[in-house]
Amino acid sequence: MLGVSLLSKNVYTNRMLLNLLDKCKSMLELKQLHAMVLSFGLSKDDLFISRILSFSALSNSGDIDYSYKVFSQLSCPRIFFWNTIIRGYSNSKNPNRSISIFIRMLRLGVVPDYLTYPFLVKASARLLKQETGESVHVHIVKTGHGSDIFIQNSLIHMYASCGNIMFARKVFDGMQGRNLVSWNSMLDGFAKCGEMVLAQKLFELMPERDVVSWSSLIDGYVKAGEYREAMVVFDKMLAVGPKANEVTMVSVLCACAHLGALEQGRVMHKYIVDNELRLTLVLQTSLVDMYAKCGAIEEALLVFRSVLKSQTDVLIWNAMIGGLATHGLVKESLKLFEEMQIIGIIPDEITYLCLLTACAHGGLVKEAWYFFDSLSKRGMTPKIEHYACMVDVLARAGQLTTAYQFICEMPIEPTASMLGALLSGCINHRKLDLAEIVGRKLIELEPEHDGRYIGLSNVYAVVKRWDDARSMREAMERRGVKKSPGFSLVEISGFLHRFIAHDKTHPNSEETYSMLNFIVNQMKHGLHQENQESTLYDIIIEDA
DNA sequence: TCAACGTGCG
Repeated sequence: MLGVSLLSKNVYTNRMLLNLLDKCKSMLELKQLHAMVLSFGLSKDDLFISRILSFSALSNSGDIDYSYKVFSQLSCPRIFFWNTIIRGYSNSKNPNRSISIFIRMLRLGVVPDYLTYPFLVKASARLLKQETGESVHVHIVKTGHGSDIFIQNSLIHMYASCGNIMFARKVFDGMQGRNLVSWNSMLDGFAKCGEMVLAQKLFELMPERDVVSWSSLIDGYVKAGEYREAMVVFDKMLAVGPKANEVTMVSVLCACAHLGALEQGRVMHKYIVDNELRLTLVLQTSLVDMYAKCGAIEEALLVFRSVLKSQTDVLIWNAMIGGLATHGLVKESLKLFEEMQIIGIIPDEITYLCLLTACAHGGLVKEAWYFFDSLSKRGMTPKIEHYACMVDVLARAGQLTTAYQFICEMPIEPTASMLGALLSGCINHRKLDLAEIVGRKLIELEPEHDGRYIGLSNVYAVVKRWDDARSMREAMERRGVKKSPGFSLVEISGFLHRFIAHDKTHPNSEETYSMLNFIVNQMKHGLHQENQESTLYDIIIEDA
């Protein structure tokens, strides 16, 4: 690049400059080339301006605000330049800038073309603002671009992202010709809105399916909490569909994580390696999360440590810190937090939630207060989850009055699960006067929830107020609250087994129950006298 | 002088 700087301005230097601009890799390089363009008096030459604008607006290592500065100096930018800037902002952190530039464009009397609209629709989709999307839609129809397939496809996506599946469907149904992307956008729309029956139906109706179709369906099941169904679809994809890509694997690993299916998770890891899928940071984070949630902390650490320090971000640190925390590896978790700060990763709200979880598991009340306070000191607002975690810390540590006071002074309404944490703290620490107050509040808050009656009934059982305990159960039945059976999942040799209380349908049911009886007997003999009644009560009536 | 620029899955 420096070799040309002394040459006089001629055809050869122009061509070389263009070549260099095409090969540009970083903003630093671009700025140097831009300086040369200016010094050669080429600042009005579209060929050069378009390359400078495009790189800074669209490249991964670009800088959209720099692009905008260059753009603002143009006296009468051609439509291509407007589109480049709008496109750049639609992919940026501020998609609303696309909209404001669009409005300015209209005020100046510049007419958008068929290429302007997909970026504007995308910006509205990313903003999750249906009103904005709708007014863009009005412009599209007014300017006669309503039947452009690219624009229609992005409209489907926009309406679905904003949660309006009806409008998305209206666009889809009104299309004269549909391509694969149209079907995929509609499919993903149903999946995004949790309409899995419709998604499945559409999937079966599709004239063709690619990796995006399969991934959308799988991710829909994952988002709907139907992890087993997600795995079934994935298996089918391996059998009859296209090869999975890294996007597919992120969803599938998420399903394994929720199922606690370690063996299947390992198979997925092997699939990624065998098929040479790109190990993106997102995918590595999913692997860490899967291993951690399945209890394979060593394997989680192995993946985590394989990530280069230069290519890391806060998400993967959160996954690892949180994984250690939930496994009770509290010291390791906090140590990792120190390490993270040393290499300059800025913690976010989730990091603090993980740290508070660690404190809850380790009984670290002082540290929890410290983390809770630093959250606000770093300019973040504690969310309901942070308050809930703090209540959990205090309740587990037996600081029940403080916990109750904390709840009363919070700027947000307490959730039932928060009071639930306080209630079990009260029961465990025999703070039974408070337990009764909290237990009653919980029933008021969630009269349809079976666990809330059981919770208060457990309180009465501890103080041997058997009549009150029974009356709670009767109140539950009187109000027609159904007890929803809790279940456990256990993975053995790659197979998942589901157990429901009193379930005798499992082939190994007999062995399971004899082992359970053995354990219960052992516990009966091993328990301290003072805790005996309530713990037994909890074993028999599942814990709320 | 002209064209360059567009849609869907984490």
